[in-house]
Amino acid sequence: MKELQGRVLSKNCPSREILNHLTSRWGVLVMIVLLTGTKRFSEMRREIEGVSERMLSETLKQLEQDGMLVRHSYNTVPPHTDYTLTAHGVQAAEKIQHLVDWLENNLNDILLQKQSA
Amino acid sequence: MKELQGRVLSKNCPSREILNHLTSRWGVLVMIVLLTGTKRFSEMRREIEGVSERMLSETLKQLEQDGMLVRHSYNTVPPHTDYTLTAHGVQAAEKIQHLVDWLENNLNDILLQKQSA
DNA sequence: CCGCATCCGGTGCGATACTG
DNA sequence: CAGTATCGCACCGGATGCGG
Repeated sequence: MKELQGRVLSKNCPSREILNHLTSRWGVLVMIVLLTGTKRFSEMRREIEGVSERMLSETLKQLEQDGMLVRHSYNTVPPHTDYTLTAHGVQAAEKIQHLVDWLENNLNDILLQKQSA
Repeated sequence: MKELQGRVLSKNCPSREILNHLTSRWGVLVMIVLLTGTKRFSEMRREIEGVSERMLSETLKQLEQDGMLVRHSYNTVPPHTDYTLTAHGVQAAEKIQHLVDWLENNLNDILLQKQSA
């Protein structure tokens, strides 16, 4: 039996792909924004500064396929679509939020050390 | 005073760049591999399946500049260079490891739900 | 031989314009 | 409002070179 510890290190393990989606440039930010509650497309686009429509759309699609969030589209005019984390999504997002919290709390320290490097 | 919660959401906050390095495709894997101890370049290249020399080199350089790891080069023939996490690096890597642990523990569940989607 | 710089071809990203 | 289509450019990855 292969050691299980390093599955994401294996090129072909499906965990690699899911991890890449979760930790992608915009995936990370989508997850922590959705951790604060259900959001609409344009709402997220405004909150996540710098994301293009294309990449937000693509990122949401990936995370939906991975079962991290659900898309709910109302048949109204004008259209209304919103996104909500699943149970799995909440758990993953919390882990990501911990990393972000740590980073923001230690940012000054880190930047100071960068300075002196 | 601007709400501090959303700093990584701001386009120009330096935390955004550091977060991108930490959560980059290869940055994540470099961090969790180094969490198991000091490693040589070629050692990491073998452990992280699929990484190119170029990207490993670049990723290590970024993380070094962010103060997450230190590079030690011995003037020997053949050359010998190794990489070790800093105190900050260990803390960040632990947060990343938590996410990876969660993912690997729930992978079957997640894949099953993907199936039925 | 190992660690890395350089060069080059393909992929993926972002800006813009457009549709239901 | 919530996306999709298109296109040009940047960046990634593989191959190669080379200094130590």
